[in-house]
Amino acid sequence: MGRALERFRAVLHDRSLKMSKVRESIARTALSYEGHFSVDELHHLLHARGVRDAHMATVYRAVPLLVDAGLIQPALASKSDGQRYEAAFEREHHDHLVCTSCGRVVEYQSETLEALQREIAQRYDFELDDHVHELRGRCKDCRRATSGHSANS
Amino acid sequence: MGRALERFRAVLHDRSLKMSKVRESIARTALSYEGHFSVDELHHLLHARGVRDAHMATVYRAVPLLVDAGLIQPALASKSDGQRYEAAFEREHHDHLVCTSCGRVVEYQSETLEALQREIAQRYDFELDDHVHELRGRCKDCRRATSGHSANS
DNA sequence: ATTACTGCAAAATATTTGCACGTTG
DNA sequence: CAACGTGCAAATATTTTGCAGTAAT
Repeated sequence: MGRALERFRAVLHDRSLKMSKVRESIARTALSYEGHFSVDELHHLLHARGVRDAHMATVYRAVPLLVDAGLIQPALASKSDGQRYEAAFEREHHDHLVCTSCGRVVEYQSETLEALQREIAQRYDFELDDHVHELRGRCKDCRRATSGHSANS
Repeated sequence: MGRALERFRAVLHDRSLKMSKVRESIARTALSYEGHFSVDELHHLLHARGVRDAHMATVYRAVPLLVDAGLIQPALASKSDGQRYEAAFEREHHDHLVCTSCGRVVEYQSETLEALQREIAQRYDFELDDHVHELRGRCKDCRRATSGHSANS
């Protein structure tokens, strides 16, 4: 956590931006958020933690900075509602498996997949920066619940 | 094209919905759209083709039907603006490589990747339905243009 | 001191919905 | 002719921005 805030501070400094109490609260809250959050949910949690003043607009303004500093990253591209994020600082890279029935999210890592992606990019003469990868299907429990939908959440 | 419209008609029929002139125009235009379009762009093309009455709201209402019928599919998840779609009827599956500098999109296919995805899903006991996969990087031309950004479009 | 940050309200975007009338099966 | 589709305008939802005052370097 300390190192993350240092990094955030450094990125801000490089751009002649300033650290502030509100920004620090936003950073701490985002870093400690369990799971995948929308801007609105992050704002809610801030509020719940007593940071009563951290206006939505301010959270919206902070999020891209947190992304640029590598403290958080976008996640769950296939969600149709707003963009979601997850803590990313000093966490290993992973992608997501999402159950289309109950919404459960499983994280996985595959070095084979990473290597294959690099290979594909190379084949087309691209220098790979980044990727979005999300597998969607039905988890064991939801399949067991015969045909339709399982208990939600 | 004929088969696609038949399929669309069948899907509508199954749900006690009706085919209409406007819906048919939307379907034809979407199917023949070259590349990746937003709902707004699809609406523009319709207008340009003389379908002066195919209100935005109507296009929005038609798009999910076209997706369900398999005539189009969502594409380019990493775009931050609105969702984009592409024609999908009787086209082979592919994923996208996007240049983060000039926006160029290259489509690729990889059976190895498909197989690996199935394997990963299986490892977590998911029945794979679908996936989102997008590689993001800089294309040869944009890298050549030394450091920064290349000519846009 | 200078320059950035914040809350607030208003604006911009993207998408959805209610309704009265027109069209399809 | 009964049920659905359409245009239109208004409503939502989400994210962005201008501004005047506050805080950070």
